[in-house]
This record gives sequence, C-alpha cells and structure tokens, in this order.
Amino acid sequence: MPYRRTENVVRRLAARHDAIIAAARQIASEGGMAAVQIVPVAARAGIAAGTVYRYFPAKTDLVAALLSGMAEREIGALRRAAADAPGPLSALSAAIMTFAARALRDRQLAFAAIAEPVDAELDGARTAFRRSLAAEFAERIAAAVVEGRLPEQDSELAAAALTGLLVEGLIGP
Amino acid sequence: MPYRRTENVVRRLAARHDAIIAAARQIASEGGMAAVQIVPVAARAGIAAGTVYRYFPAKTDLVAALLSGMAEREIGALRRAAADAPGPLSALSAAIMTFAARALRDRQLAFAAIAEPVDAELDGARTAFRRSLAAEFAERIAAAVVEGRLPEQDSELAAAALTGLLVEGLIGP
DNA sequence: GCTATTGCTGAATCTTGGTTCAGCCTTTGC
DNA sequence: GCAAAGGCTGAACCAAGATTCAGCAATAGC
Repeated sequence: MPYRRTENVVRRLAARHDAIIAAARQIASEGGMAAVQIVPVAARAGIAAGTVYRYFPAKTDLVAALLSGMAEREIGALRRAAADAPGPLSALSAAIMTFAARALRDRQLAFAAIAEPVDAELDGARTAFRRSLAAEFAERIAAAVVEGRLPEQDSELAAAALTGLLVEGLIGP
Repeated sequence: MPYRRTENVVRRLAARHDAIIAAARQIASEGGMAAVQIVPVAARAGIAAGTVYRYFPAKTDLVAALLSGMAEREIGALRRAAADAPGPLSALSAAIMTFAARALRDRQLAFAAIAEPVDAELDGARTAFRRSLAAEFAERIAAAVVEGRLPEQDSELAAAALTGLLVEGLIGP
C-alpha cells in the first residue's frame, strides 16, 4: 500500500490547518464576522475553497476553532496577569486591565469575537467565550469578597455586569 | 378618473401598515430578529408576502420602523418616569429601573431590539436605539453631576458603561 | 352597472454564500 | 519509473430568503 502519511505530510497538514484559522482571524479583524466567508478565507490562505472542507467539516467548526483559540489565548493572558498580582483586588484589576488593553489593540477583532452577530450555531461558540471571560472575573471578585476586600455580592452577576460594561465601553463605540 | 383614495381607504392602509409592524414585533418577541422574515410576518399579518412591499420598500425599512417605534415608546416611558422624580439622582434611578423593568417583561424582544445580530443595514437602526438610550442616561448623569449629587465624571462614558451593564446583566443570561 | 384605478396575491426569480465532487496532481513505497 | 493512496481544485449544486410581477379582485365615481 504505497503512500502513508509521513511525518512531513502531517506537519504540512497541521500548518495548513493553522493557516486557515489565521486567515479567518485576519479577515475577521478587517471586516468583522460577516466577512468570514469560505471563499475569501481560502483565498487568503492560498488554497481552494473546497480544500477548507478537508480541514473543517463546516464553516461553523472553523469559526468555533477560531473563537476557542482566541478565548484560550485571551484567558491565558488574563490569568497570567492576575497571577502576578500581590492581592485579590489587584488580581481583579490586572485581569480587567489586561482584557481592556488587548481588546483595544484590535477593536474590530475583539468586537467580532465577543459581541458581533452570528447565527444560532456560531452563537454557541461566541457565548462560550463570553462565559469564560465572565467566569474569570467572577472568580477574582469572589476571591476579593472572601478576603473582605470587596463588599458581599453576587459575584456572577457582578462579573456579567463588568463584562457588559467593558464591552460597551471599550469596543462598542 | 374614477377611484381616488377615500378617507376609508387611507385609514385601512394605515391600519395595515401598523399591523405589519405589530406582526413583526410579535415574531421578534417569539423567535428573535432572525425569525423576522417577510413570509412569516405577512402570514401573521394576514396578507400575502408581496403586499408587504406595498408598505415598505425593503425588509430593512420594516425592521427600521419596528425598531424606531420601539425606541420611541421606550424612551418616552423612561422620560416620563424620570420627569416624576424629585431630584436628579432619583431621576437617573427611575430611568434605570424603568428600562430594566420593561426589558425584563419581554427579554427576547428587548434582546432582539438592543443586542441581537443583524446585518450592516439593519445595524444602523439598532445602534440608533442603543445610542438614544445611552444619551438619556448620559443626560441624567450629567444633571446629577452638575448638582453635585455624583462625582465629576465623563457622563457619556458612564452612560455607555451603564447601558452595557444593563444589557449584559438583564438580557444576556 | 360600468370602467378606470389601485390594491392584493403568491409563485417564480434572483442573490448570496455554504457545500459537494469528478478529475487532476502529488507523494509514498518499491 | 510506476502504481496506489491521498490531497487539491474550482465550477456546479443547493438552500434560504428577499424581491418581483403578471393576473385577479376590490373600490371610487359616475
């Protein structure tokens, strides 16, 4: 049986997988989620439209991969910043500032990832991003409350409000 | 030249115009903006799809009419509530509570009108709603600041944050 | 009742964009 | 160099939903 995936091929496939996501991210950054369409993404990645479907079963999966990758990176950055803080209140502050700073660096992309319209399917992935962001904030708020650095409160609700505030204040206008 | 629009006809046309918007609102309330499609709206209004185009040049215009009508009513309610308040701080509070109470009464509709995904064209109308809402809040905040009931602050920014907070806190989850 | 004018209908058409797949190209193993 | 096994291409296909329009119905004015 001649032909079996060699190390090289595997690497090339993985690279292309990432290249497609990168192309999608670029396009989202330039024109928002609505601009993330199969043909333009494929063109940006230097491949044919059909080839995208060798890497992702449907557009939904591509967008989900894009969003979950971004979420992972953002949440990671936010956690690292919080971990370096001396106390619970400064950890919360660091988390907020990190999120804000990174969002401002590319508003369009941040808006696309967090707030922009998508259909039902894609919406799940976006909501997940938003949720994990809120969960991070909630955790820091709860920690600060436990240590008596913040008044008693519903940390989940406060985190949701904080998220909304950041999105509206930083990204919307 | 037999046939000229008589009083009766004019009234019937106006009623149908409103009926179409009402149908659209019902459907938005049940299934979100994505469910607002010409055929279902026409069916709900008891007319044929093509007839919708005798009242609105395009779907965009129908949605815009729906949103601007809602905005007008909501802003009106909010203003009346604020007007009855004794001071600037309680006016702000009344505005917030009114918005919150009305939004909670029909979350789906509120979400559809304020936060849900739409394409570029429609987005303008939705943004206008959001803007006028924020403008109302900004006005009350500024008034409270002037009277020394709130610390000096950027009332526009504070209003944007407040809007985001309310949307995320009340409607999102 | 008759006719000009306007309103209504809804199936056909158009548009947009995701998805498929038959045919060609490349790589592997020998 | 050759055959087998994948990978790639991109035009064709499909689906969803907005929009059109030829034909029918209703109304005004007489």
